[in-house]
Amino acid sequence: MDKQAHFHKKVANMKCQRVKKEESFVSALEDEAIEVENLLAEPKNEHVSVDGVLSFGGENLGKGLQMDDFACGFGYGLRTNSGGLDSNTTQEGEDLQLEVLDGFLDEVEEVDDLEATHGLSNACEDFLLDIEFEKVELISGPHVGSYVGNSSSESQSPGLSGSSNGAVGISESSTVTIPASECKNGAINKALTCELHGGFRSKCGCQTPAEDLASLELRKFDDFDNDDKSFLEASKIGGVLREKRLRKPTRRYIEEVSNKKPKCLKGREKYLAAATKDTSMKVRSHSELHNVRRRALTVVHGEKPLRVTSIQSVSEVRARRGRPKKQATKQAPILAPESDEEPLSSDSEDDRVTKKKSKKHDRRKHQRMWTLSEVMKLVDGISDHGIGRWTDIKRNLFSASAYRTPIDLRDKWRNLLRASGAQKASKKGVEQKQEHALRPLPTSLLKRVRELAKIHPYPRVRMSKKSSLGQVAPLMLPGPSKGAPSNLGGGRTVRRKNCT
DNA sequence: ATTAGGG
DNA sequence: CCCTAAT
Repeated sequence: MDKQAHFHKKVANMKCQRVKKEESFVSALEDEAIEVENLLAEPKNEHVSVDGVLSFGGENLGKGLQMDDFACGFGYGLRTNSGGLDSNTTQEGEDLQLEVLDGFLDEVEEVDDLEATHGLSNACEDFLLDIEFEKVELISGPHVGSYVGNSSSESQSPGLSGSSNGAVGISESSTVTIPASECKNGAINKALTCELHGGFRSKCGCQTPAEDLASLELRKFDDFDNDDKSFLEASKIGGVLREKRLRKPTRRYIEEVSNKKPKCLKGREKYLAAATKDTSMKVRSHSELHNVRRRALTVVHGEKPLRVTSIQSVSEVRARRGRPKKQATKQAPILAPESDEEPLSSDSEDDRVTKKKSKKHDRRKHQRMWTLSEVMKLVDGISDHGIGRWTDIKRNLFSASAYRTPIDLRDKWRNLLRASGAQKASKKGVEQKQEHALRPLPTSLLKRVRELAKIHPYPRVRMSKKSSLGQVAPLMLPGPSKGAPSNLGGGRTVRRKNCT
């Protein structure tokens, strides 16, 4: 039990810190999003701790799950707060802690971060789910509600207990309160929290998304035995994690972070991105998890109109990825962009998920699969506008889609050419791999691509391929002759622009 | 601001 | 996809 006391203390410290941070956080927001990095890094810690607490606190497994969702959302909020000040970590006053707690709760409500929180929650859902799942299993095995019961739910927060039970229906404020109180009361919970925090704390400095694992591990340990051993383990993990974290910052990432204008939004976005990444690694498989996630989303929605905004932003972020699109960014209907294409429209989220699932390793930042319709459109556009006019094509055909920058179009075209075997493939008898290509392109499409390819060779290697259909002009040299004779063997008429 | 080319 | 150089 000595340990418990110790943990308790730690918890208290944490709480104080948290509260304080919140205040500062607000100011920070006003000033600028400078803290973003911190936020990113910290949030998880908070989140984790909360999660753990919740799970423990939850008497019923089912409840635990629900709570998790909430925890996630609220956790983010906390984290956001924490971002503000890292410096003043320790405070001895437990009393203080209590007061702070209360104040904290109130503040939480006020905090405008709620929106952000929700958005974040959405992003991290997967992660939470995963954690949750494991946790549940663990809990079910050994002892579940024993300590939970003792962990006084009432504590200082008023009406929290009730809300806590009704996980789903709770408002964010209540949610926050609950975890806090429980955490404080429950010795075990506390211990866990402390451990987590301690571990994470050290790495707080840098922002890293790899904490999911850590959190999981930690929780596991906690469940099994809340002894020194667990503590040690936790610490260890924390250390490991920290190392991981350090190497994180990518150029783009930094860029985003450093971006000036939308503080909250920006942070949100970034956070989201990070969360997404993590998620990809995790992979949520169980239907249960899915359900939970769904529910969480729903809740968010119902809770406040504001949520919608956050969600939107999320979608937007995903859609437009890092790149700033002129029109899209401006005011384009965030959801609209995707809907432009039939296949895409059906599943905005789904699409994203699929993508993630398919490639666990975050290859590039993010990439969107090209749908058939998109490709067709692209080909049409090329036919209509000519090869070089990527921006025009983009405007005419892909204006609706926020992603797909002109260069993307060009790249895609390049890829298409390669795939169609127009380039140099024809030279050899080898048909290349278009056949067994991952995404079978419809023959018709391929044909068109080929045609176009003949017409205007993208890469400067135009000489080699004319052989197959090269009719009139062996080489399309720049000059007066070039304008008219675009129609090659294919009946299709393609009008190309003369480049002066 | 766009485009081409390479990674 | 992302980045850089050239226009």
